[in-house]
Amino acid sequence: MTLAEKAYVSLRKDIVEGCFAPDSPLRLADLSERYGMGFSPLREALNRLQAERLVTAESLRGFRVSARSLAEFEDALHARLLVETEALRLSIAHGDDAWEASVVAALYALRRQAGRADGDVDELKTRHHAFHRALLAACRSDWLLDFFERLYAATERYRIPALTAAGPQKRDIDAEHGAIADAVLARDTELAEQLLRDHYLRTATTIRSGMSPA
Amino acid sequence: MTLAEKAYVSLRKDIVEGCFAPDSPLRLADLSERYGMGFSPLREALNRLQAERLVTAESLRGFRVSARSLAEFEDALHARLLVETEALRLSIAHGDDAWEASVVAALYALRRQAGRADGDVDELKTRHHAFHRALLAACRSDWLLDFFERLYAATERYRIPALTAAGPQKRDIDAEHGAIADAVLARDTELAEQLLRDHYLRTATTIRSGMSPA
DNA sequence: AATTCGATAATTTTCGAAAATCATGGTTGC
DNA sequence: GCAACCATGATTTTCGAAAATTATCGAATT
Repeated sequence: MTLAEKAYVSLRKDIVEGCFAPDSPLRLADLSERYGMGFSPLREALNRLQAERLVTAESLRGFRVSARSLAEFEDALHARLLVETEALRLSIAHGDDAWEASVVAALYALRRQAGRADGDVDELKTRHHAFHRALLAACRSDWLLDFFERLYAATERYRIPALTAAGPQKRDIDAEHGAIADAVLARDTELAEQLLRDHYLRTATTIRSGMSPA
Repeated sequence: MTLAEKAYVSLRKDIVEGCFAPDSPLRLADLSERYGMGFSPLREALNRLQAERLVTAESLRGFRVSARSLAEFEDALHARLLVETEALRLSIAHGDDAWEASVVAALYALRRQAGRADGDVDELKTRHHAFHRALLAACRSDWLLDFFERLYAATERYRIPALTAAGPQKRDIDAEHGAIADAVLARDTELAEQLLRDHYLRTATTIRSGMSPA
């Protein structure tokens, strides 16, 4: 793996996880020290992230972490529902036994991690992502999967602060995931789509309540 | 505008227009001579294009123009229908007088150019793109507009060879554009969506017939 | 004849410095 | 007092060369 790729992975992770404040400038000298590399690989990574809308660039004024706003979150959520319901529909239509098995496995792994008291939050997030990706993986559309990844990263930036703030978590998220998996395995397209939609809308409500309507 | 931005614009245009053969390697020495700049701005542009799926990269083996295949075209077309019908619906719902005017203007400009005998094909393509963007511009979703631009570029790579091959062009594309604009201005969402869908499906048929099913 | 090996060439990747541009703070003139 | 202006420092952008890796070609070997 080249330095530029490492820079891309590290920067992306740190931005999505909120290590840099939204809208804060990403100065090359700082990044160079933080990640222990020269300017070239960092600039390449920043250009890729710019194309993914995680960072913004202004000519001769460098890069910044993309700003967050309630409007952008609502937009990303709406796009996500559009893309993921379609991808889920296709996945249910095309998925074979191996796909079903991978969904079961991803759900199992997610529950296993969620059940641990000594929660490694990082691993939990990875498995949550993996479960949602497994649901769509059989859709046979590289474009829809690409959009899913983009939107997942974009919304993750909003979800994480809401999770750590973790108010009165009345929801049984585990049950929601289970119900989606059941509907998927039963090939009940309509139900699965409805459950997925509700799942996201509930998450959205949680996040909205924790955000100032900037 | 910085050199890296110029490199991005030039490279993107040349790739979309097919100046480089699909799957051909993009060697830095060649690009450096072609565009008259050093490696740094070129690599930055290539990284952005990689994030847009117009070029692929392999570690230590450089960049290539993305390969084309019938499967990828079908995928992009399907994603396009999903994204654009939704964006069109939203645009009709939210668009104001200024938006209507911009649609009329874009259609007028497109027809004006299409009517010229001394066709500047480049300008025609620009206006065609502008018309389709104008239809969606009022959707108030940056994400959907972003996806539209991505998918437009991806499918343009297939459309252009089909156009220059220009077999028996039985379609009256001008009439199709006019009908879409009429439906949009009449705020007839269902009809507009149907016409847009038909428009793309017809284009797809033309392209399919001109492509070997690789 | 086919294959492995090694040397050479070609190419990508990375760095460090130079060039270009932007931001800051103090100074001058009104 | 205050705005315009210029020097200075900070930052981005670009280049050219060095480092690292891959591809190529021919000779030696089986």
